Amino acid sequence: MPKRKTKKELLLEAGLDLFCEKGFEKTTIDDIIAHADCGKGTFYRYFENKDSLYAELENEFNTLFRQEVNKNCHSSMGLKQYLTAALTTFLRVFRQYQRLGMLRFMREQSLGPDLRKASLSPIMPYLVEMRDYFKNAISKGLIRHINPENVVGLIIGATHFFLMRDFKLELPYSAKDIEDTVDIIMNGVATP
Amino acid sequence: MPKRKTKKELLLEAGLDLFCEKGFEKTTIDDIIAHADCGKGTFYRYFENKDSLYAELENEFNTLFRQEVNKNCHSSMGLKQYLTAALTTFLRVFRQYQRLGMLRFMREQSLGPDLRKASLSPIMPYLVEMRDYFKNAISKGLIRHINPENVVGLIIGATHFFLMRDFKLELPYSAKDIEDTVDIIMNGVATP
Amino acid sequence: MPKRKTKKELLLEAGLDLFCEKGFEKTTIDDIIAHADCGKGTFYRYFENKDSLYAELENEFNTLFRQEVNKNCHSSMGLKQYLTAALTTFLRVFRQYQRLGMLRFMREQSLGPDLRKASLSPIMPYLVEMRDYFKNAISKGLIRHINPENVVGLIIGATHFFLMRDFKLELPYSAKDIEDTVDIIMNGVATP
Amino acid sequence: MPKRKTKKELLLEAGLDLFCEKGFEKTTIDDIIAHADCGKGTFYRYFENKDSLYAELENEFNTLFRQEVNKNCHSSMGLKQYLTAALTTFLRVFRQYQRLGMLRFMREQSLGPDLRKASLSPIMPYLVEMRDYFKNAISKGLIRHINPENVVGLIIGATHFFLMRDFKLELPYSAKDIEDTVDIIMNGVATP
DNA sequence: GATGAATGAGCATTCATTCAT
DNA sequence: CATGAATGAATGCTCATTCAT
Repeated sequence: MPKRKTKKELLLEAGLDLFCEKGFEKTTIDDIIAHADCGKGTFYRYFENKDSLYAELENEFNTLFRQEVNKNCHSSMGLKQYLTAALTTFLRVFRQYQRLGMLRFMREQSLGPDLRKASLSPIMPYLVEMRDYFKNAISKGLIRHINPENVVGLIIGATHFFLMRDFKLELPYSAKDIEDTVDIIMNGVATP
Repeated sequence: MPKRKTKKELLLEAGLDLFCEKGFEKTTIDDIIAHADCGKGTFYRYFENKDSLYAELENEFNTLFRQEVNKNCHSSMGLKQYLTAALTTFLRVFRQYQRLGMLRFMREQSLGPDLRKASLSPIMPYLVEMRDYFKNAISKGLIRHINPENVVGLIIGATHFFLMRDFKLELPYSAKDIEDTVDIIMNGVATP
Repeated sequence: MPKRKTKKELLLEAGLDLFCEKGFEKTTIDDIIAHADCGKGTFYRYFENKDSLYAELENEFNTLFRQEVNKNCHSSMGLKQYLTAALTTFLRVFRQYQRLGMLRFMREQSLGPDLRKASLSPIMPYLVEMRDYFKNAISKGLIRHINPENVVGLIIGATHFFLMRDFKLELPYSAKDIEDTVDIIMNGVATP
Repeated sequence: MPKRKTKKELLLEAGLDLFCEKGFEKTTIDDIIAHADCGKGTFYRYFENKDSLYAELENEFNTLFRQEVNKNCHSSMGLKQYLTAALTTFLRVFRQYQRLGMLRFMREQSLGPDLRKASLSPIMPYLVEMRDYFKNAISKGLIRHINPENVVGLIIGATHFFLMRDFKLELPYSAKDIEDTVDIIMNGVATP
C-alpha cells in the first residue's frame, strides 16, 4: 500500500525538480506550489523560505552520500579495489541521485566564501578518510612517496570529469573508463 | 600615460567584479552602474541586458584562453613536458583571469542542455588537440594503450580539483603539486 | 445594503475614470492603483497589463450597447419611429456610458488596421440590421431608391456630430435636435 | 531642379509618417531621427519636443484646409452646388492630406478639454460660415425652417462616416455616395 | 550647424511574504 | 491544516532631454 505523499514531500519533490530544471534562482515559489499542487500558505507552513527548502534537500543528499561511502569504501581494501570502489561510489551516488548531486554543485557556486566553506564540511570527512587511506598505503609501502592529497585530487577530478562530460555532452562513462582511470592512477601512462 | 577607461570598459569591469562577488543572478543592473559610476541609460547604450554583458566577458575569456594554449602547448613536446605545460597553462589561465574563469564555470551550471553544449564549443578544440596528442603518443609507443580521452579527463579533473580547493578552502596549489600530478599520470602511484 | 465593491471592480472603475480623463497612454498603472486604493500586486493579480484591463472595459461597453439596441430598435417600427429610436438609443448609450463610449472611440485610433477592423466587429451586426431595415423600407415603397448604406451613414454621422459637439464644446444636443435631424433625413431641407 | 530637403523637412516628414503609422504616443524621438537619418541634437535644434513638431504639422494641415475651402465653397452658390462642394472639399482635403487629417483627428482625442477646444478654433470659422450659408438660405426661402446647425451637423457627420468607413473597412466613398447624401439632405428619404 | 554619448526620472512587471478566512 | 487575496519593495528597461565636441 503506497502511502499518500504528504504536502511537505510534494513540495520537496517539486523544489528538486524545478531547481534542477531551471536553476535555483529562476525557480519561484509560485512555480513550486503549482508543481506541488498546493496553496501558497502551505509552503510557508513547512518552510521559512526557498533557501530552507533547499537546505532540506541538501541534507537528504548528504545522508545518502554518507551511507553509500560507508557501505562501499573500507580501509581494509587493497589499493586497486579501493580506488575502484571510491570512484565507482562517487560516480554512482552523484548519478543515482543525479539531480541532487548536480543541484548541490550548482548551488554552491553562487555562495560567498564563508558559506562555500560551510557547504564543504559534510563532504570533508570522506575526503579526509580517503587521504588517510593513501597516507597509510604509503607507510605500508603499497604506493610511492607522493602527497596523498594529490591522489585524492585525481580521483575527485576524474569523478568531476566523467560527470561533466555526461552532463554537458550526454556521453556517459563506462566500466572500461573506470578501469582505465584506476589503471592510470596505479601504473601511469608511460610505457615501462 | 594611463589611458582613460571608457564607460563600456568600466561597466564590463564592474560586471566582472560583481558577478564574481555575488553571483550573476544576485547582481542587479543598479549594482553594476553604481560600481561603474554611470547612469542607467549608459548601461543600455552598450548592452542589451545583463546577459549580453556577460556574453562579452565570456568572449574575452575565451580569447585569452586560446592565446595561452596556443603559446604554451605544442604537439612537438615530449610527454612530461606536454603534461606539465597543459596543466600549468590551464591552471594559470583560470587563476590569472581567475574571476573570469570561475564566472564561466558558475554561469554554465544554470543553463539548459543546449546552451550548455554551446558554451563548451570554444573550449572543445583544445581538448580535441590534447586527445590527439595522446593518440599520437600511443602510436609512437610513448605511452601505453589507454583510451586517450581518459588521460585528458585526468588532466582536466586535476585542474578542477586544484581550482576548487583554492576557491573553496583557499588552499592554492604549488609547483610540487603539479609535479606530483604529472608524475602520477606518467608513472602511477604503485611501487614498482 | 450597498454591496462592497471588489478590488477588481475598483480597478476597472479607476481605469475607466483615468483613461477618460487623461487618455490611455498617459494613464500609468501607478495612477490606477492609487485611484483604486490598492497595491501594485493586486493589479497584476487581475490583469495581465493595461491593455487587458482596457479589453475588459470594452467588453462591458459592447454588452451594454447590444442590450440597448435590442430593446429599442425593431424592424416592425415605422420609419420615423425607427429613425428616432436609433438616433436616440445611439446617443443615449454613448452618453449614458459616455466615458466608455468615448474611450472606445479614442482607443481605436491608435490601433493598426487589423485590430481596427476587429474592434468594429461587435458593432457591425447593428449597422447591418439597420441597413436591412432601410433596404426593406425601400422594397415596401416607404422610402425612395437610395443606397441604404448612405442612410445609415447619416445616422451614424449625426450621432458622431452631436457627441463631438458635446465633448469638445460642451454643447449637449436637445430633443429638438433629434427631431430636426430625423425630419431632415425623412423630408430633406429643401422647401417643397 | 528638385531642391534637396533640409533636415527640418526630413524630420517633419518622418514625424508625419510615424505618427500615422504607430500613433503619436508610440512614436519615439529615436524613431523619428532614425527615419530622418539625422542626429538627436538636430531634432532639438529645430523642435522643442515631440509636441512642437506635431504642432507644426497641424499648422500645415490647417493652412491647406483653409485654402481649399476658400477656393471651393462660396456663399453665392446654389444649395445643391454648395452642399456638394462642401462635402466634396471636406472629403478631398481629409483624404488628399489623409495622414495629416487622421493625425489631427487621432491626436485631439487624447487632449484635455481646454486643449480640445483650442484645437477646434482654426476649423470653427469654416463651420460658422457654413451655418451662415444655411441661415441665409432659410431667410431666402431656399430651405425650410430648420436649425441650421443641424444641417451642418449632417454634413460633418457624413464626412466622418465616409472617412471612417474608408479608414476602418477600406471601403472608399464614390461620387454616387456623395450625390446620394446631398440628395437625402435636400429631399429626404421618404417617398413623396 | 550637426552630432551622439551620457543621463536619470519614470514606468511596467515580478515575486517573496503576510494574514484573514 | 490549508488556502489564496493582498501587498509593495525590488528590478529591468525606456526614452525625452542635455551638452561637450
